[in-house]
Amino acid sequence: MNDKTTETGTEWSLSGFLPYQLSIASNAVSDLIAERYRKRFGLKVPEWRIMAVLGDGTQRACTQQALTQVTRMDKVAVNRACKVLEERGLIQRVPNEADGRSHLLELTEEGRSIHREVMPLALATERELFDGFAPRERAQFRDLLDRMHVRAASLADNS
Amino acid sequence: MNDKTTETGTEWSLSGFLPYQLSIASNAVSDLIAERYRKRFGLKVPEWRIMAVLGDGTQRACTQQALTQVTRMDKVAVNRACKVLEERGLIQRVPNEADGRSHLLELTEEGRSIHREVMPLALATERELFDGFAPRERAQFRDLLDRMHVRAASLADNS
DNA sequence: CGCAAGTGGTTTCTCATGAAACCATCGCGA
DNA sequence: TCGCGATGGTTTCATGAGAAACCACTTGCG
Repeated sequence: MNDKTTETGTEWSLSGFLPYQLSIASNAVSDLIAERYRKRFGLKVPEWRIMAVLGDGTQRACTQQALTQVTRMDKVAVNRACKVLEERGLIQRVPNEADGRSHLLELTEEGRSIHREVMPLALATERELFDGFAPRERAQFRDLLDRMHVRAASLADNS
Repeated sequence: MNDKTTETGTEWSLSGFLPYQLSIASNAVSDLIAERYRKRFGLKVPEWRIMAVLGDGTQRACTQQALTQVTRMDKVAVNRACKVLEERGLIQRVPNEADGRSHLLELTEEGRSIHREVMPLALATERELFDGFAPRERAQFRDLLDRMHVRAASLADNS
């Protein structure tokens, strides 16, 4: 907030260090999201993500395995989120005829009804966050983030 | 909303959701950093941050309290990091004459010697991450991150 | 068939993080 | 000087995430 540590050329400050800035921004945003979802729906982020994917037209019913791929969450995280959502009656597991080890997950009626509110909140939040950013900046921000992600991943591989 | 054909064009995907992109990028970067510091110095991120600040010319010796402000880390995190660093002999606590509750922390000789390697690694990593980014993009990225941080914080306040 | 290896899912364990409780000391006012 | 609230620091507790062990079922091969 008061980063008045005037960068005197030689001076190094943590607040000007990219990974730090990235982490600060990311935490601020995800705290905001988490708080909003918690307050309005009692949903945690992983749970919300599952809802979002399951409610998305393309993924009518899918296995946990599929969810881990789409959301890039750990399979344990996916499992836990699904368990909670099932207990709350927002999703249901139907037997998977093709493979007895897994179940197919889909939103219940109540789940769909919540989903109809969940998505607008997500979109509204995104819009609010981007308020004050020019359209070009928004696109550029996404682009930079993606490139940074790719870059970091590739550096992690060969080191 | 779930009319499969109409949705497919304007389809919503988690991977295009800003908070998600942000979190992915941030995690990728901090994982990279964490891994590098772990491998070369056996330092965790909070520990590394403390070292960075203490070794910085301006902050010869300071209290934990001062460190929490500069690093924006939790005071518990600061304390734990200091404890570890002290046990490893990288920093030492000298009595604070001005206030008997706290100690003044400073790098030991060994700590300074590590610090001389720590900082170059940080800077090199930052440079590598930014490889492929035009100078303008780098500045813009920082700017966008800061603005997003401020924006998210302000939304969190009044909601 | 029937066993071995692989895979989806679940549980358990470990560790990191932050909140809250706690202790010691300071500093101010009676 | 005494007492009491505030503050630096430490410890304890609760929560969350990931790793690894584990179980159930499937698949492929003898």
